[in-house]
Amino acid sequence: MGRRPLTKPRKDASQERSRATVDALLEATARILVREGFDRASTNRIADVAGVSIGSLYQYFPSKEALVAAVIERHQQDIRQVIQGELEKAAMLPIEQGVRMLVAVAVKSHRIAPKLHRVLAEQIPRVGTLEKVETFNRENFALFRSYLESRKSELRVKNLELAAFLCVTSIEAVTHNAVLHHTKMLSDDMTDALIDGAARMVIGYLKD
Amino acid sequence: MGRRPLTKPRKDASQERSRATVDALLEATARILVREGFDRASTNRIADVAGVSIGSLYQYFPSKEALVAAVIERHQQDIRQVIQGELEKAAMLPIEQGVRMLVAVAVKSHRIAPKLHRVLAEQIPRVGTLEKVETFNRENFALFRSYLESRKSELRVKNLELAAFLCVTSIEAVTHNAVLHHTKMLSDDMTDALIDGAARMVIGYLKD
DNA sequence: ATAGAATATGAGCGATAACTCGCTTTTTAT
DNA sequence: ATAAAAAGCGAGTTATCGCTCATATTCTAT
Repeated sequence: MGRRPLTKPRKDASQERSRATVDALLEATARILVREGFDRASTNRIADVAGVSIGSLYQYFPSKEALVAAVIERHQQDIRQVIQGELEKAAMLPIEQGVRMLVAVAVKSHRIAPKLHRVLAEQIPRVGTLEKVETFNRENFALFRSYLESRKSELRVKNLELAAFLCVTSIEAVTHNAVLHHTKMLSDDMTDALIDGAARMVIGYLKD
Repeated sequence: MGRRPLTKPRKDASQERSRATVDALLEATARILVREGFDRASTNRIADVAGVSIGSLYQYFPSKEALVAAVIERHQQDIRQVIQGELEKAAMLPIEQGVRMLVAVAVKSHRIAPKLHRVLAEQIPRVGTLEKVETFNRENFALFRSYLESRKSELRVKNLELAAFLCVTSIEAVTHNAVLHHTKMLSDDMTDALIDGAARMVIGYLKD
């Protein structure tokens, strides 16, 4: 009886064994996405690499999209964890040091899993899953905006909405491109120069 | 006799009729990409919308990839045409006015075919022939770098490579995001404020 | 007028992908 | 020990997609 939804919904893993299965699936998905790209990441292949049957995959994820979405969620969670702490410290500092710290954190967050980050940013979009990325960006935008609000007296700029847009967009793009497309260019002191440059640019715009 | 390559290579359209076919295919591809996205843009569907048989499609394009690449090429050519003229004018102006002009041109170029531009940027897999987008960015980077070189005496910054990277990446990201993700935000005077802000940010970094 | 070149056609092939379902094995609880 | 619930299995279904090829139609040049 009571066994209506077999592959349809996503069962919550209640036993130890099943939690391991879910984990293996997420891990395998990330690996294949990085090594072969989204198009070659078939569910059959993912199940295979995870050492799990295709049937089991659909016990926990109702669709390929849901599986990829879970991988994204997990990666974003990892990033949040790195950012969180330093963000609170930066919030209490004046613009000069605060912004510099935020740029440094942006670089750091892109270095957690660069290959995966790149695949998620470049190949996943296509459908509703894309919205997760935009939502994440909006979070950062809101955080930075309220930081500017709290430091309003130090600023030259009037339109904080516009200022936040310019700063967040620029910092994100610069760190993203530097880490993911110009890795060679990024020796340690080159990274320092990059952080310094980006920070100067943004600070100059906000203050002088 | 001499009839080896039938669908394999891409015949050059020599007659009027075939040129029209090629054009219809490019047009249909762009339309479907915009309206349905890359994944739903099957070659059969494209041929159908173009009012052409699937066989004809493969007379002129050896693969789906080649077809999409042609659409990208065409769009980039449209952009180049808009940029070209103003770029030469900007090259002769001092940083202050030159950069402002470049930002304005960046916005303008994103408005040629925003929907298509977005699909090309977000959904087209960046592998093989389709990495054309990155090549295009490199062109812009090189152009801006040589512009900085010619105005070196006006600049505070020393590392022109780094400076060019920061400026081009920021301007591109800001204009791209503003036009493609925040269309509502962009009334006419809001656009002016955006251009002014971005220009100030970059100029401030380069000079003061 | 006509031959041959250029262009157009579309049924169908082969490959691959997402996903299902009937069944077996393992775990938990009594 | 045992029954029921949870977890796992994988051959097979269904669907779509990129692409081919044998054939038909139209154009060009003589």
